[in-house]
Amino acid sequence: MNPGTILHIDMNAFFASVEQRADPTLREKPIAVAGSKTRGVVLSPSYEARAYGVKTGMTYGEAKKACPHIIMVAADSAKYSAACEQLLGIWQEFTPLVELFSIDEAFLDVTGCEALFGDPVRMALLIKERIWEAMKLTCSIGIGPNKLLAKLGSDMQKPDGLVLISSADVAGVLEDLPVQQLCGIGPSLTKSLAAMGIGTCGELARAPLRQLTSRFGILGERLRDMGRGIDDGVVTTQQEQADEMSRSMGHSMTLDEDCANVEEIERHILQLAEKVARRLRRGLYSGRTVTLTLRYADFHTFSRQRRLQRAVNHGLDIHAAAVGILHEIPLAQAVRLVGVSVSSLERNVAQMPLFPHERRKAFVADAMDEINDRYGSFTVTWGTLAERHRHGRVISPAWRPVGDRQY
DNA sequence: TCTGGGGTCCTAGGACCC
DNA sequence: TCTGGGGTCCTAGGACCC
Repeated sequence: MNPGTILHIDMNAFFASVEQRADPTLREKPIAVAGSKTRGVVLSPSYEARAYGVKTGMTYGEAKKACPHIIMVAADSAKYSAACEQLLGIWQEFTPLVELFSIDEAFLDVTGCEALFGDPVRMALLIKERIWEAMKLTCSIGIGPNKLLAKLGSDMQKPDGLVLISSADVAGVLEDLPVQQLCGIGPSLTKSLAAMGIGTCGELARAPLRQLTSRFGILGERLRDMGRGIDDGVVTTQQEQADEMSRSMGHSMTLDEDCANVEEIERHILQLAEKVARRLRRGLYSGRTVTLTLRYADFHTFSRQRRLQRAVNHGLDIHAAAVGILHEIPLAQAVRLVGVSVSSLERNVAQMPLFPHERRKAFVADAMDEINDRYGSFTVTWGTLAERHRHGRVISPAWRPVGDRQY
């Protein structure tokens, strides 16, 4: 059987490039897209900023230190989603087999497309050209016989790269390649492998399987395959992904200031629970397990979960479970981050709840969803949250509707 | 002007049951 | 008359990706 041909497309400095495209005064300048909150990190530095050593994940302070005249731009996720949608459209001109790997990356299975667009390199050049014409954005493209190698290829040349790893090249490319260059081998695995005397993919490929499985369990075989450039993962389209059930849905937020006040934490939990609940309902999901995650001021992070009698998708139910968990935790420190997530998901069969009080709750939730969808998040919300707004302290600036709020 | 937010998968241990 | 053994469910945490 002939091997397939996979393209991995990685948009270069995506958020920053989208912002530079939208605002000409930012072009060719060192900018960094950052979360809008006071305590955040750099999400995407422009290439001009990278030249000064600014990297993703740096704090604002670190970025300023590396590049004093850097321009900080608040992240605007609507803008990036729109750009991502436009990109998807372009990619689908070439093949229907497109897998969005993240907001700025995709795998394309172009096996058998030669007749239409020429060989894979020619096709990659066409795609780059189309993206540049339509959006004035550059990308790096890796071409390989599978997703692992395509992804590796797109990482090898940035920005505006194009790297082909053909089946014949695989052993040569991997022989001296550090294992951490592979997608799926992070800092922890790198360290464990180094302790076994394995630093390169070549060494990983030659390691005895027995040694790998005794140390890593079922991951062992997968690791050896990775060292050999073997990956049988398939490209999964949007539709196929949509047909699959999500495993969990959650939201978390770092507070503007560390907080030791339990009642205040409860209000943050309510806000998060409402967000999660709306997404669950929108996807026709409900879930049986509620997890509360806390991060202390010293960054120690832990979670507690609770399995419920029945699956829920209403903010107040999720809030009640999460607050129940909170009350069982003796807070050892002020809290820096609060997270609420729901798992053990089920797909709801749309039906009217049996009991009147359940029906009322469903009705209220539907009405709130409808209004919030139309006028923006938290236009209508629960009294305890409205109280927060009246006192003027914004829980999270990101979710503030632009116009006047109506209660 | 210290360290974001959204996920998935895997493991290990305990409770519980037969 | 010391501590079988398998299976499932549940919880907590960690690794990894962007």
